[in-house]
Amino acid sequence: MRQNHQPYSTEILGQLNTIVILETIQANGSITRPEIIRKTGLSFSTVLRSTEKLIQSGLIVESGLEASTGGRRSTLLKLNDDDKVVIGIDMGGTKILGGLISLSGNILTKIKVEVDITSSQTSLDQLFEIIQQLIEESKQRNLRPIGIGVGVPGITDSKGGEIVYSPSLGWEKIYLKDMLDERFHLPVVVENDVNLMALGEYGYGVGRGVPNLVLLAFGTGIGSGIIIDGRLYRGSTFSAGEIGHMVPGQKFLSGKYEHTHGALEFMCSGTGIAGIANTQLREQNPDAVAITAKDVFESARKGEEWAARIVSDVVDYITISVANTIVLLDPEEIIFSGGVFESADLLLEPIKKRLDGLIPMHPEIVLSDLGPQAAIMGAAHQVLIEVAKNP
Amino acid sequence: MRQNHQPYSTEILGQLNTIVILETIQANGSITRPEIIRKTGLSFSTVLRSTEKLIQSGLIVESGLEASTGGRRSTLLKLNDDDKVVIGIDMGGTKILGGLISLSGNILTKIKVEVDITSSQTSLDQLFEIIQQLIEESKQRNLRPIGIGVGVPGITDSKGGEIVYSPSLGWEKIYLKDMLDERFHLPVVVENDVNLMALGEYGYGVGRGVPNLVLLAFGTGIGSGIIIDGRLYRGSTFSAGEIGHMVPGQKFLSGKYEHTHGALEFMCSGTGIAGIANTQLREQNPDAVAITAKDVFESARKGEEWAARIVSDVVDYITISVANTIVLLDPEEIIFSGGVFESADLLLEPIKKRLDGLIPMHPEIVLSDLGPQAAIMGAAHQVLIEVAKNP
DNA sequence: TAACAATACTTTCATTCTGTTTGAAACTAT
DNA sequence: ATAGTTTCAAACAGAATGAAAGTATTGTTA
Repeated sequence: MRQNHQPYSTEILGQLNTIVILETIQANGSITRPEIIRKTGLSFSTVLRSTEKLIQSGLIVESGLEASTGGRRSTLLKLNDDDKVVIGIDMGGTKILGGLISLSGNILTKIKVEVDITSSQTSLDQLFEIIQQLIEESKQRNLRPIGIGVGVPGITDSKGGEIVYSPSLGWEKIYLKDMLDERFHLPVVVENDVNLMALGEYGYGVGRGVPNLVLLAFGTGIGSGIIIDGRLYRGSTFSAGEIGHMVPGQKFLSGKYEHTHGALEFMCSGTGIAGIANTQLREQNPDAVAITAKDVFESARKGEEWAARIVSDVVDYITISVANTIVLLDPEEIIFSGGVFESADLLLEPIKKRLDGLIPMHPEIVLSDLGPQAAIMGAAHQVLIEVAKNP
Repeated sequence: MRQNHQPYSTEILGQLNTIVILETIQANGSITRPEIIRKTGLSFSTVLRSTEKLIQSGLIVESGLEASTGGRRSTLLKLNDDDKVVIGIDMGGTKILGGLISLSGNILTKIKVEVDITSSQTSLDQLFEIIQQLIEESKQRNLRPIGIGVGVPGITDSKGGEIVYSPSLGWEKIYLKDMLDERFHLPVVVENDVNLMALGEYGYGVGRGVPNLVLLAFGTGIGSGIIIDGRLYRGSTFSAGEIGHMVPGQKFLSGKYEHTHGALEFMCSGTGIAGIANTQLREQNPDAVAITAKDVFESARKGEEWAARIVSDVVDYITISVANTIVLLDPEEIIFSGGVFESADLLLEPIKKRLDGLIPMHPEIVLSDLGPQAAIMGAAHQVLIEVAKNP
């Protein structure tokens, strides 16, 4: 028999309520204690004590007084934007994006480098190097990093801080949290990159304060991040939301996608779209120059028939994947993200139109707010939460 | 701004741990306190106090002593099967199934009647009548009902106890919990029927103690029940798991399924399968007698080509829906259920075969244990949990 | 301008959890 | 018979919540 639930103690009780309060402050930007009471249902004592702790640990600050509502004026609380930052890293398949992010979600510095995937060690060294740079940068600016958050494409055991398997980085069984802990002596969060994107939108973006949302990322690869009740849903083997492997029709059943990136990814990812286009073009002209997904969309905009057909198929398959996601999870909001949605002008409205009348649920369907920065901002959010647990 | 989370108090802290303990007892049938400690990670005093309360309220009983492991023999604890029962009702589209279920999941009495859907009042009256009968039956047997659980096909707000919309019963905005509370003065649980089936398998069936599972029900209609971390996942509008509306391919995009039962349901439900078969048969012979899904499977078993084709399609579409479910939710276990799976001999292995190599996750895929009784047993489970919260 | 009402904050206290410690009881092995 | 192990029971401290009473600040009104 497996263990079903975690045991609950007064300690984690306090942590949970602290998070509730912190997220309320984050979602509202600036808020008074009485308002927190009304929104959370907690008692004044609890709110007072919790905010006191958060102030003491420097995560939030008092910021002036609210106008009176008939009596004594209440003090406004907001996230500390003066001297605390999070170090957020997005390990992409091709690029590493690092940044210093203030607690309220402002990116203060960015560093971007090409990944060197010669070996797992080279990319790890790059990661360490970037973190070191960001720490120094924060020192120069008189900022104190409260923690490090790293997003990795692949399967991550965020509890154990292990990268289980990341094919694009060539990482396998890398105990990244331990490594970073030891080296930098800061709280560390390790998480799947798309999961972090979802958290970023939840904390600072278009999903701010929406407790049930799904972010669908169509980029070089395809993935999704699922937030249920304000927490990441990771599944039983940390593989939830791997929608690249969705099967969007009968004809995909004969394919063996287990060890590739999946049927949907084959049709709708950036690489997939380019691949389909190039195959078609080469059929007509064996010496055709290879094009990218972006080129396909550009041609479609110019009204070229072959490209419009491909885009129409892409719209179809994305619609199928969104519909299936909505039907299964019934989220409040769907967020589209990733490089493919840089061509949202050709995608969003057609998708919405195809969904119209197709399924009975009608969640908000929106575009990502944070774009390529979503992951490092998600890192900021998650580190903030993690630090708030033990201030 | 919406409220994100519930506030946590010591009271619900106790409730949560009590549930953890109760489910551990339920999942193991018969277990000692030290064993509970090992499985849950809770302290001895917590387990002791909690079990004391559960014993006092009569939900569990001590049942003899375990063999010694070197010292004092420990007492075995199990669910009270002697004098406590749950009244479980499954309001089907055509039949009502009611039963007295002992806390350990034995069905002591069953009542089955055809639903009278003349009006919403007639079926409600039938429900009241059956509950009344079961209460009297329990009196005769010297049993005490601890609560009433009702499963309804449709959208139910289980927190408010409201039937939001049940087309097959013609119910809309029925505050069933309040009605039953007032009439019978017992704790009441109102829940979607497929959700209850999932809970039944989780508590007493093939999913016993598996905290992350999905039950897929292919019957007259199609639905699914999602259990995450041992709790039902209901979605933001109580519509999670409505997989009848899954879109299993490009050709379904032109259909307007919003106000019907959905694209997948059109292909794979009992009614859907029969409909497809009858349409085909009538094309060949306009006077063909209408057949049922069961007939189709029977013909396929006899090797009739036309039926085998239909069944193969059904296998395809079920495979697609399962694959998409797995990919999105990454559960530990998938449970197939419903009338269509009475022909599991033609379905299960082919489905598994088609899944082989298709996706990278490999959850257990099994058949329902409890069959048509799953829902009322789920009712028993949920009522048990609900009562344990406030013994 | 002073009294009053309303609201926000502070402090104190009782309650309800958890987990630890200590000791008694029950059992096995030597 | 003795020693050691394990379970069970009770007492206690720690942490968190929420309620209540008191203080501070602000706006209103006579």
